[in-house]
Amino acid sequence: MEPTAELLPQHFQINPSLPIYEQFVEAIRRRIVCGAIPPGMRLPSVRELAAARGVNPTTAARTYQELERSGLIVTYRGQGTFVTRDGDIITDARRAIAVQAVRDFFEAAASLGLTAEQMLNMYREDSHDNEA
Amino acid sequence: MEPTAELLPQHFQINPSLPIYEQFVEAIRRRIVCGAIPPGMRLPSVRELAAARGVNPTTAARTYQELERSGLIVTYRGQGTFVTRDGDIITDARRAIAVQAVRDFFEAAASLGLTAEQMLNMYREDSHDNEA
Amino acid sequence: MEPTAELLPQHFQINPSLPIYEQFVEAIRRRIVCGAIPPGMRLPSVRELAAARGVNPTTAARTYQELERSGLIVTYRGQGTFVTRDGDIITDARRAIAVQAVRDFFEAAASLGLTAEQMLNMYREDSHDNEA
Amino acid sequence: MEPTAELLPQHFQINPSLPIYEQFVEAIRRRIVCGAIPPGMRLPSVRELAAARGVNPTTAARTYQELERSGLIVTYRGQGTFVTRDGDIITDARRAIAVQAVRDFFEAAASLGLTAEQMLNMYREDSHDNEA
DNA sequence: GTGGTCTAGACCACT
DNA sequence: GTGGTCTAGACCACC
Repeated sequence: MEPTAELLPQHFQINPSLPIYEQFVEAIRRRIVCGAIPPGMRLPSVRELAAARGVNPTTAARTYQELERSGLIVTYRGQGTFVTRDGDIITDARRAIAVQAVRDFFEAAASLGLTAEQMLNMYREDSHDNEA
Repeated sequence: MEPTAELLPQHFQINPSLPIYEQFVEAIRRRIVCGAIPPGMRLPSVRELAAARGVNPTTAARTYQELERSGLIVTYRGQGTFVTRDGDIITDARRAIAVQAVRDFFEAAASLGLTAEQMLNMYREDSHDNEA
Repeated sequence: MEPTAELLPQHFQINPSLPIYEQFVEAIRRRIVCGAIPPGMRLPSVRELAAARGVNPTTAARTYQELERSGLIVTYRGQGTFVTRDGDIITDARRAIAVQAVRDFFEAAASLGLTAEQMLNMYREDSHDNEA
Repeated sequence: MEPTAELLPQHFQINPSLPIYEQFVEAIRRRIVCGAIPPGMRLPSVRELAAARGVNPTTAARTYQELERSGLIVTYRGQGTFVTRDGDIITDARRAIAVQAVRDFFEAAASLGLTAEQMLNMYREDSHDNEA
């Protein structure tokens, strides 16, 4: 049996007040698109993931279902689940996350009537205050 | 009866897949911290808000309760609800939103292994593609 | 017209989230039982109280009604409202407030499984922390 | 299903003139901070609490929501609600209740122009009278 | 008029 | 099973 990926960072903490499967999907998606889990790598089984993180197996299964829907992972029946080897899918996903993050940032600025520049200044002031 | 604030932007659309009261809270919070609804201004009554947006009065009431808990609005028994006159609370809320937005942005970049600069470039390319 | 009592301490602040008339009743009751407003003293009229504190006259009226029910004040039609001259009523009210306060304190201690002594220690530690 | 805590004292009586959910919150908070319900213990489900006390499930839910906001309990989606395992939160809550009780007591004494000692004497006299 | 609370019952997402 | 939300409609206290 081939080695499987370290799916989630070891320090990964579940926030019980949000859907667990969503937190898993989001974290794994980012691990894939940033290259931490390379194309073709085998993922742990649903049962392994569930046991490793102490969650219900159905929660782990749903995590993989969502990732499979987006095409980032592929399941070969009887063999296991693997990161897609289709580079375009990964690139597109990376771009989508980046674009959405920028869009959210600009939207927040606009709703406050601030420029991105002013937002960053507030952030720096705040960080500075908390250090001091 | 004193005039009341135009609470939400006219184009405001309810997203049925998220809690209504949370969407209201978030939108009103931003209207207050950006100054669109000034300190001391009276807000429409619970029943007015409910009627204007076609939701149940208890949903509107919950919206105001949440905002009151954060201190941005104050309820005067039997008279109505008003934006706080405490400028510090408003300033703090504005700062908190801005700081969180910047933090989210940086965190997204880090999780993708990108710099903020690279994120912005992806955004610009994407916008350019969609225009073309 | 005889002078009227300074009904409430000048620094008295209305908490809008509690019934105003209750806050007035409680504050005036204590002013009477501690002797700050002596027996027989004339109280300001309902309208004066309402104007002085910026509240609805019906709120001021209800304040007096409640105090009259307890016997601490008496209204002579056409002449005004006065603190009772019946010393027993005042003494009883003072005792009732004191007894209730002690009872509340002991009850709080019991519900925490603490002795009064331990409660006071926590209080002193806390005050000390906040000074330091 | 794991056992759940005996949430409220058996003799607990609802006072119909105060909000039910507030009475529940206050009583449960004290059960937690005095250790009667230990950290990590599962609480009865919203529906169980509602049935046991004859109130609407939404009233029970509101009780838990309030306690969760203060951090004393934590909700695990789909699994139930549990007392926090964060000892600091519990300790802080206990201290806050104790400090507030002492403060209320001193404030009552001050408003009557009495010392704490005199208050206690009045209480003892009163108890003695009622026994006799 | 105002907001606050409670009930009843439905629907939903998550585990 | 769990809690979360929404609706509908009632009642109440306060101003």
